[in-house]
Amino acid sequence: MAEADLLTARREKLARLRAQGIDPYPYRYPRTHTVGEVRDAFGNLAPNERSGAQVRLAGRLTAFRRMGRASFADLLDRSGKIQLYASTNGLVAGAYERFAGDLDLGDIIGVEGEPFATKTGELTVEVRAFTLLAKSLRPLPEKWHGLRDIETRYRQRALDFIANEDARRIIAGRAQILRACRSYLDAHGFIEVETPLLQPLPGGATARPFVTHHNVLDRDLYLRVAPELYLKRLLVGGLEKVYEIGRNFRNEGISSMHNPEFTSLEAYEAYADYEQAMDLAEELVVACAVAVAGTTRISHGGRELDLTPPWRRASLLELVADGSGCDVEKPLPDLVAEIERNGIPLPPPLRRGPKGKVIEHLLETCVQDKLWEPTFVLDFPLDISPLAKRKRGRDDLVERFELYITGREVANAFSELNDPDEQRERFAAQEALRAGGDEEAQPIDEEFLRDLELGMPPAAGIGFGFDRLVMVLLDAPSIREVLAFPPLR
RNA sequence: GGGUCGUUAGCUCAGUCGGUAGAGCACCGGCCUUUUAAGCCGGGUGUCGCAGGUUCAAUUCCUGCACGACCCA
Repeated sequence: MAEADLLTARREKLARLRAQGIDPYPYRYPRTHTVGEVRDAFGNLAPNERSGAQVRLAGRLTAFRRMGRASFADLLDRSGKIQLYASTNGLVAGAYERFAGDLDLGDIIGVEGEPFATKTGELTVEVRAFTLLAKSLRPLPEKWHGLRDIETRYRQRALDFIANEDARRIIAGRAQILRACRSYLDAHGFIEVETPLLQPLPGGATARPFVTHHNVLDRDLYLRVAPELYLKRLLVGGLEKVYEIGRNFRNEGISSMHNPEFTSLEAYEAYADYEQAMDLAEELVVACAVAVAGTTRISHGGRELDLTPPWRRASLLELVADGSGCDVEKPLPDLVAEIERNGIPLPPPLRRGPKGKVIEHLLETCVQDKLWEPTFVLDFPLDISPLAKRKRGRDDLVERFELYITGREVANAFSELNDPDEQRERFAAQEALRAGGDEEAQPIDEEFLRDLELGMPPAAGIGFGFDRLVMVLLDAPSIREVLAFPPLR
């Protein structure tokens, strides 16, 4: 039947119900149990055993097996599916005919009845009374294959959640991970704060911003690319341990790893350095894994992933040298020549530096994919790390690490630069890059510098790509899977 | 931005080496009181992504576009 006919048929049913005085959209239905609670309470009934109890459930009808004067159906709620059994014996006169005749797949109903086990042992609720709670006017996807088309899944996400249990699992798991992060940080003395999303200057990360306009102020504002500078100003203010979980916006393309609006978790701890940030990363990720999987040995992409600390710590320069076969200590022109001799593609804009970008490129192309188990990649070039503190004993490097898991960058952290004069020089170097056409270079932020001059305690800071962390922990192949409503063209 | 592949019924998919299309599920009618991809009988699914071109004839061949997937930048 064509779609228009399917819709017409449903609307005719709706009209018939209303003509009979049935409200197809009533107000409430008090439940005594969810499906999961019924399973917990009655799941051990033997075949043909009856519970003698009465429960009230509500959910969506996802399957119907009508056999004349008796029918089976499947009822789906947030916790799962359970089978319903209805017959002319169990319902008052005329009610069975309404159950089997008026209800459609997709309708939301409330049922009251007795849990029992069928002769095959399946836990089932024998319906004694039922109420239509919301008439569904559109057909559901096919019962066996379900909704598979990726584009339709993302464009009709509600339908996707009805049809695909795994889509629901990921959203629910994301919430558990979020809660685990907050619990861990709260328990360790961090306070959760909220800083501006609308910023007069977009700072704290190397990225192109979205621009918007404030009408009353008649000035442009930027959607933040990171909360970092504001959080550090809170350290200046004496808040000592702060974190923020929230949305950032970067004016970039969309891929399985990138969403223009993504969620970060940034945490800052005064009187600590990046060594403590590594400890925090290990403990936080373990807390999340335990919350969502009950273990630190999980499965990802059909492969085992062991998150048990301690994690590998490896120098960026050594990893890149091993992975690319290039001597990364050479001056930039010699390094570029060697990269080309080794046949590694290098985008032309990178050739003129800064050298740190070339090294970062080698990390992404020659090393990153091999970092399956959690790995702290340590000590980044200073020229691509304008907010990080110089590495003790190495003037061209900073105390910064990126955390890689399953070949993905999951977190970025450093010993925070708190020398205001050096910070000003770093900003100046960024301004020079910007003048040279680098739109991602970070602008000088005088208000941030003024606060730094008040004195910021030494501190460790870490920022997680929360969506990516969720991907790793919930075995999601694309960032779109961990977003309730992924971006569409 | 470039390359490759894809888009057919509400859903999942076949198919047409050019003659305007099929299956299963869903849906509609009938039978059926322990089914669970229930079963049996009967019924119709459609801008074959969009727009041009070639042709007697295009869903099929060609071009462009849209959207998507994967890879590269």
